[in-house]
Amino acid sequence: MKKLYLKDIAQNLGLSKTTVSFVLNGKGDENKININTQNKVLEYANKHNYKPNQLARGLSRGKTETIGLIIPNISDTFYAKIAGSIEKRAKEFGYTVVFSSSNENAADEEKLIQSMLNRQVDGLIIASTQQNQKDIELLIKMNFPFILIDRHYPEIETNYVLVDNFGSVKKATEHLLNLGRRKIGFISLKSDLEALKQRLLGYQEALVENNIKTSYIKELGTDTYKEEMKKAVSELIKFPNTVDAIVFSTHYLTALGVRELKNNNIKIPSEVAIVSFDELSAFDLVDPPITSLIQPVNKIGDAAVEILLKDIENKKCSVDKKVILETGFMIRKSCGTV
Amino acid sequence: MKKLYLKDIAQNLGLSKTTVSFVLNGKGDENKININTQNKVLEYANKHNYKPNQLARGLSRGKTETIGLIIPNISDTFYAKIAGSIEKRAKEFGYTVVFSSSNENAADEEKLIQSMLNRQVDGLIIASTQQNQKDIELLIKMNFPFILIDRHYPEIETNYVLVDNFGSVKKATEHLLNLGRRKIGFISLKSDLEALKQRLLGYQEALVENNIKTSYIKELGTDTYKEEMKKAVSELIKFPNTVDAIVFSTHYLTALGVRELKNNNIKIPSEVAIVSFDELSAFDLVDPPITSLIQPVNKIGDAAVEILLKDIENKKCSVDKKVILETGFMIRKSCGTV
DNA sequence: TTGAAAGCGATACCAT
DNA sequence: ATGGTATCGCTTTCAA
Repeated sequence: MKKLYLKDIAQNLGLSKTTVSFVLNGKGDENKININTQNKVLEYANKHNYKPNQLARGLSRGKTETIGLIIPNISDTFYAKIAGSIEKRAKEFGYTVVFSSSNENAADEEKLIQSMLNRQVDGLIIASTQQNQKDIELLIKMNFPFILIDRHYPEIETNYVLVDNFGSVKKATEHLLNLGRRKIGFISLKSDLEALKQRLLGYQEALVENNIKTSYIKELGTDTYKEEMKKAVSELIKFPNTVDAIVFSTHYLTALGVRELKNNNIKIPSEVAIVSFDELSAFDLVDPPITSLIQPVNKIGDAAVEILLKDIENKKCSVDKKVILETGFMIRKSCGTV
Repeated sequence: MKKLYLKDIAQNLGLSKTTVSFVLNGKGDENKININTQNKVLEYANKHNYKPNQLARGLSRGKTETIGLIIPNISDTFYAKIAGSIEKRAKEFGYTVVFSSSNENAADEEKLIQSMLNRQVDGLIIASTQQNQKDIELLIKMNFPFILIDRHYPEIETNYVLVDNFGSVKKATEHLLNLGRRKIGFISLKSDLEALKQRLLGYQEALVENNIKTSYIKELGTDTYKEEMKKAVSELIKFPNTVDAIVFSTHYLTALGVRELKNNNIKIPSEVAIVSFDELSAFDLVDPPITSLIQPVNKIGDAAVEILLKDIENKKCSVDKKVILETGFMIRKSCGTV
């Protein structure tokens, strides 16, 4: 059973490619193709399991029913979950997802955007490095459908789906304050990512509103945070800083930090309470279970796909769809109780 | 700056598409294109940032430099890591990865394989549901390059990259035996997956070799394991079964099981020791840290890509490349000490 | 050295 | 109602 082409169906049925194409694309009635002819074609195609070459189809139609997803790293559980939810939602609409990781590298991201465009994806979902302003602006200029997720460019008007970074960290910090903690540390990354900036601001705002004058902020290098965590933690737990709580700005920082606290025999939460922005699957099993802000991954994916597909449908790139989602707050033992 | 096509370059430079195409594909010398002409073309293309339409290119060449990856679920950390390593390695060879999740559904998987073929991927990497024998056989018959990972079909001769499921669980069980445990339970899924069968066999073999007559096996339903875990654990810890150790066959079963053990106030490892096949990122932080068999995700991805690309290069589907990798064994407190 | 033209496999406009 | 044919953008054979 060799590969069957549209041409073959037409020949074998004594019809033209046009007719067959119409029928197979559900445009039979629209083009007044005889119902018998239609059935004949459908039956034949079905029986021989005909499947159109999507390359040819895409080239001809200028549409591929594919969306490109660019994320920093598919191995990160957060992005993996996002990818999963995007794929699921996209599939419901008959779209395929092509993904690529930028590894937080702006140059890579630029190449990926280009590559996706050359592969004629119909639209892009990007969790950007936030260092490619010109490429994003170019997409807008090209009127190419896309939407940013997780990270956005504050200076450019674009569609995006984010979480309320500021509000959720503020909420988490307030929670610690309400539990009587007064010397709260914040461990994050030295980064220009707006999301991380907002998390820091949320932390600071909570302190200010509660008249806490002293903050304990550690911002680690994005490439060197593994090594720097040791020092950061030890500085935060040593007199005169000795914090009584730490807010971590990402799940992997939390994991590293908790490891380090344990190495230092710090008791959680009695000596230092912990709150994590985002979580890992086993955070509820950790000793003690870690209070975490939970990202609404499914909602992020769903919203992104829905907005993007609407743009694709309208063959344009809108920039006025902005979604900011609330995070969940899973209170566990790591932040102690009153 | 509107979209630039090959035709435009040719026209603007007063050359033919052929010449330009040759040069841009690095076949200038081979086709004896004047070096000046070559430079002119290269320069022009570069300056105007020309990028070929990959759809047209693929259609014309019958090659897309794309590999399809079909996995059960991209949201699962294990597959996410695999995907990451495959993507990384593929990228090094100039290949893009298209991925799709089958959700452990044979019908979905069949559709995905079809869909990938229609999209003209050059080859497939599949972590199969192991319920699509006929589709796999079809690929072989089509001489289409592909390789199985993580799961394989024992009855079909194919390329694959697996881990030593039997040996690693045997090793882990022996470890528990060496620590004096004698009533060791095994919690897995009711499944036809060869990998899971092998893990069970490894467990049983360790018992047999050590003259342990009684095994405690719980196989939960693949769709209902969340609910069934409660019962399984309670049965294993109740007289007269009261096990002193449990081996879990997947990371998520471990997480669930440990939660359940904690709910029942079982002390780990003093009352029940734990070993997990595969791990979650925070297993080292759990109370107690969980001894785990570590899957060599990077090696799996690397091997799969390398073997596949060789087949793609040779335009054929080989079936004699079989790689079985050893798992790591990270001994932590959950299995106790001598 | 270079160019013309025939594909690749579909879609869709314009006839009939 | 159906068919002929140009077209999508590129590769590649063959001729010049």
